[in-house]
Amino acid sequence: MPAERSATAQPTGRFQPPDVRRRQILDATAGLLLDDGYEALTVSKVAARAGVAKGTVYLYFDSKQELLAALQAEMWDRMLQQPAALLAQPGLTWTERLDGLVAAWIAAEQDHHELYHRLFHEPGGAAGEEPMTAARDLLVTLLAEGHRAGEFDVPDPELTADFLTHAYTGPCHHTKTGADITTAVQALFRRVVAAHPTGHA
Amino acid sequence: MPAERSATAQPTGRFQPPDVRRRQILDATAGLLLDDGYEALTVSKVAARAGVAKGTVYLYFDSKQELLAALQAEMWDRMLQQPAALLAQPGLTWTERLDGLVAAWIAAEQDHHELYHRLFHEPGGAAGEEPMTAARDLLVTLLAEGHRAGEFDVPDPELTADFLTHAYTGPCHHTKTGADITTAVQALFRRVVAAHPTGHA
Amino acid sequence: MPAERSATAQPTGRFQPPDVRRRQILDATAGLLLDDGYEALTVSKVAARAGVAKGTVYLYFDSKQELLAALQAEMWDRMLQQPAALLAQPGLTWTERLDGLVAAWIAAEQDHHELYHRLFHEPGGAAGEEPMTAARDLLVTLLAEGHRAGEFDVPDPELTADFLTHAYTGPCHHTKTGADITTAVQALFRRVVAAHPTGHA
Amino acid sequence: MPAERSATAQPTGRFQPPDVRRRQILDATAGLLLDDGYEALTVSKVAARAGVAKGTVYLYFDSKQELLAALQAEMWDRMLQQPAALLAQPGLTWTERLDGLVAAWIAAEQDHHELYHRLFHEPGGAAGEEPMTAARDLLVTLLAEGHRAGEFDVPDPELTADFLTHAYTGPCHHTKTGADITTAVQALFRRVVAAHPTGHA
DNA sequence: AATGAATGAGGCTTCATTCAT
DNA sequence: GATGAATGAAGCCTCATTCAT
Repeated sequence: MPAERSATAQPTGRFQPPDVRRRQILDATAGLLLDDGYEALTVSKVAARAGVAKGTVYLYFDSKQELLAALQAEMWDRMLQQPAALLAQPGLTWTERLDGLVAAWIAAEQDHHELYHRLFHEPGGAAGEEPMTAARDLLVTLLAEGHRAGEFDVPDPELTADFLTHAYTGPCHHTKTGADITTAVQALFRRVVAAHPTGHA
Repeated sequence: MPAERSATAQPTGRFQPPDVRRRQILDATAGLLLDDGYEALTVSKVAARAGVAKGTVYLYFDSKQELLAALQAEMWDRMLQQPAALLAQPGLTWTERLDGLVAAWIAAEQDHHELYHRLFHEPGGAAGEEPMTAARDLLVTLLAEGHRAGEFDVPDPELTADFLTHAYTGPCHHTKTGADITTAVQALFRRVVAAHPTGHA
Repeated sequence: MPAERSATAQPTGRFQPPDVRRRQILDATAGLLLDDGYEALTVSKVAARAGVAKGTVYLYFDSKQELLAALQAEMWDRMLQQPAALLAQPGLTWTERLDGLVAAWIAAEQDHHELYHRLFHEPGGAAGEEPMTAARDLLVTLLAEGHRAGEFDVPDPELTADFLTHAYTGPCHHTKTGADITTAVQALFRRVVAAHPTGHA
Repeated sequence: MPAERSATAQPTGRFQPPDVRRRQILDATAGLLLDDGYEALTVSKVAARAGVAKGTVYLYFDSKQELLAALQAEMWDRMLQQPAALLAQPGLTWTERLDGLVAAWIAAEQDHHELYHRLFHEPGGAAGEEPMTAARDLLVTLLAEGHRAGEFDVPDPELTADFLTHAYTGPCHHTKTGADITTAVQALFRRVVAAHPTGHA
């Protein structure tokens, strides 16, 4: 058996700098996850798809779990970077910041679509919860600040953040064309936090 | 190991009526899922916890997958029965119906807490998606009807249902005391569907 | 004898005289062997096909092996009875006796066709050899007597019997229509034992 | 490590060239088949006898069935090679060719004695029949050609081949000492095909 | 006599991980 | 650094057999 490189044939260099190798392995893992799902994932397949020997995988990751944890960490990083910048950026209304966060999350979700979903499996027990908490905390801050500024009406930022954090994933999963979900979801978010559902008069 | 009967000490009788045995096995499975998670679930453990021999499990379920599917089906049944009744019940405002559905879902969720979450794993491929769709469809109907009645303002019932279906699980997971989440989540749901973001006058 | 009513359907009397029950179980076993082969044979299936409970099988046979041994014994009995009679019957040439034996064996074989073949498995180690030896001994006697009478030329009756005992099964297996194999095989047998390979003189 | 290396102590090296490992496993299988029979054969025992871990067996054979199929294929190869050469070899009488074939088959049989018999079991359904057919076809050709050449008198080569193919195994099984069976069986074969046992006149 | 739920040893197979080269 | 043959624990499932009813 020569190797099972099918789709996405990796840049085959006999020796690669560590970064590249690591990337290849992570990409192979992500690809497999997307193609076949979590339960079907084996280290053998990862190695084959990455174009390396099985043992090599263990040169870069201590275990299968660590490999998955690393992939998960990467994903959350991507989901947190841009939104965190938005918070710090001055001169924006809180609503604009919220819209930006929604847009970023949906973009990340759409990029990795199923991958994110598949990683929701328990790749090491509670390990998976940690980065998600970071995302939630970001939103908690956003909501609390917006509330304090009088722009939002969010009596319980924590609960609301939990609510919204899960909410937006729903529409993401049920869409094929990455249409204009973003706008629609942003609208829903605004409804949830709106200061005066009421006009005034 | 003497046997691992821990929680819910099973009625120890050598022979049990089929219903009871089936229940014992399902309960054992649910308990294990809650305690140790999906990946750690083995038929051996299920048998031990149910107080039966391994082979007995296969007398009631054709395979591990069917066992999980049965558990899942039961869960979804519980989540759909009461809400479906609400829809049919006359003399209620749509908001009351929505509140009822939220209450029912949260109750179900709280009852089974993680179990629901754990079962979200792929216990038999896409089979698990089917009943979730049923839940969503129920909500879609509710939203669409409420909208047509002028009581809600939900331009896109499908998307909104997806949004809400996922949203309410967030607060559920992050709460230890089953406090008054229900009220809070109901309020959030109302905000999302509210006919007049505008007040009254 | 009703024998093989395929699915279920044995003469369903709730209580049957022991002989009948025994017959039902043996017939069910034979039928299953014919339909699905030796490896697929389970006591459960036997019971189901015989229309009795699993435990009942063990009332009539001490073990699966004994059940198979009994079936085998029956088969050999059928193959030995008529030929043994031929030997004793006076006023026949040895060639006629040989022809009769061939005809009887082929008939038995054709009746049970695969069954015989399937039972060739090791249903209890060397247990299966015993009755076959009886068949061989019969032929040995026939050949030796015919030789002594000058009608045959069989220097080594034992070896020749072994030879012929296996030989006739070949044509049996490779025939669909129970055509006139008998005549052809009888001719081959005669060639093997013929007193004067030489014609007449 | 208990290990059950008994007969034919395998070359103990942690790493072995693939050919050697494969051989070890096949030999272990053959040995076990001879010692304990088909039903008692387990992959565990094969591994133990071959001096490898259970998993290693699956590195060389995809399943137990494939392992047995491989062993069977090897056996038939050995039984067909030399006889096939005889057919092609010029300058031989057909009787000489027939004698050669008998000798080769008996030799193969004697080498592997029971192994051949044991493999006759259904190790993979009808797959096992295929190579046996090849042996038969070889003989059919031999008989037909000899008949056409006027050296044999074989009205029905197919039936006769079936007859002889099974016949020779009889004497093989019932002999401990590999005495001079060959000569005796060759003589029997000749009787069966003899053109004119007769002179004529 | 008959039942069939229950048992549990044991079979086949997978796969994360190691380690000698 | 890389390799991949080898390992062996552990999982799922089958089925001959038992025994309380």
